[in-house]
Amino acid sequence: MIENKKNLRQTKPRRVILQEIKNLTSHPTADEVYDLVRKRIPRVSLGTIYRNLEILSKEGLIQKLDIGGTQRRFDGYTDNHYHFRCIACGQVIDLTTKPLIEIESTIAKLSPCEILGHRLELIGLCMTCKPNQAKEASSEIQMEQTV
Amino acid sequence: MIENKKNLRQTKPRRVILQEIKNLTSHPTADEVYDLVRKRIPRVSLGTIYRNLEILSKEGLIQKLDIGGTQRRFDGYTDNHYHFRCIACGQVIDLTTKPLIEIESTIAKLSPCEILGHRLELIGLCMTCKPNQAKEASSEIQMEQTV
DNA sequence: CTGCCTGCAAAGGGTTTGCAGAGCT
DNA sequence: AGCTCTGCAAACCCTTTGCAGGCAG
Repeated sequence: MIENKKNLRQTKPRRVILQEIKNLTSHPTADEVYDLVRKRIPRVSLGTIYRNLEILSKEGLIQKLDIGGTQRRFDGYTDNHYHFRCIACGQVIDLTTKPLIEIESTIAKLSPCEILGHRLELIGLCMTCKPNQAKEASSEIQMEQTV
Repeated sequence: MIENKKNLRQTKPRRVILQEIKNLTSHPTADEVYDLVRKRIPRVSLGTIYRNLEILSKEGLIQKLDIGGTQRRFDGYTDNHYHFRCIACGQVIDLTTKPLIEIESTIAKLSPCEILGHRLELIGLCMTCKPNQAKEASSEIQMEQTV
């Protein structure tokens, strides 16, 4: 990073936001974080949540996910990893598979672009939704046109 | 698809929207489509664009992309394929690599979820941006925390 | 004491929706 | 004629930002 102005202060909202995210294995949206933090700091504001999520992700302490869906999500687990998204309930689950580096070299051979990284998202039914929703889901995935 | 009520009418805005998208190799946002369509139908409204993009993608005539970035993008090319996104200029390029089906089976072995599909997005510098922006880009990709 | 950080509230960007009239079929 | 579709504008949702006071270093 070019500008590494580490004038970061250790404030209560910032500390609590980071703690809450690191405690989760899920991938909260900004207002899920807001709800959690508000339990401990009732007067915290949403703006502060957003500002700190931004700062923490720039510092590499959390990850800002660029995942399908309308709301941005964050992840306390900063190692590079893939995600699974359930089309029935919308939850996002970490996958433990280690990144498939060969994907990048495979594709680099065929493309004139310089490849610096990749994102892989698996889509399907989670264990909870699998039993009940097999039929509806297979039609949904067509409608969603997941690429 | 469950409800296949094909009461779709052939209206001028709908036809032009589809034509314009199919003419492009790029991946327009709703208001890029709006600008194109407005050249041919000056009084068309953005609401109509959105409504039709939704309908056309549900019909499988175009694809609604769930790609990183703030704006939704659409794609006239409905075969399953991957995308490359340039972190410098934001453009999205189709990749001709055929889908790596083995990804799903590799991961299915390690996960209890039922995998129905995957999305792969390669990230890096396009041919245009590669020469100029090599340095800034490598810092940006860290900040972006692309997963 | 400095200046980053906060709460509050308003503004912003993108997308969706309600309505009454227009246009397919 | 009947029902879908359209233009218009307002509503919505999520996120960002301006401001004045608060607090960490």
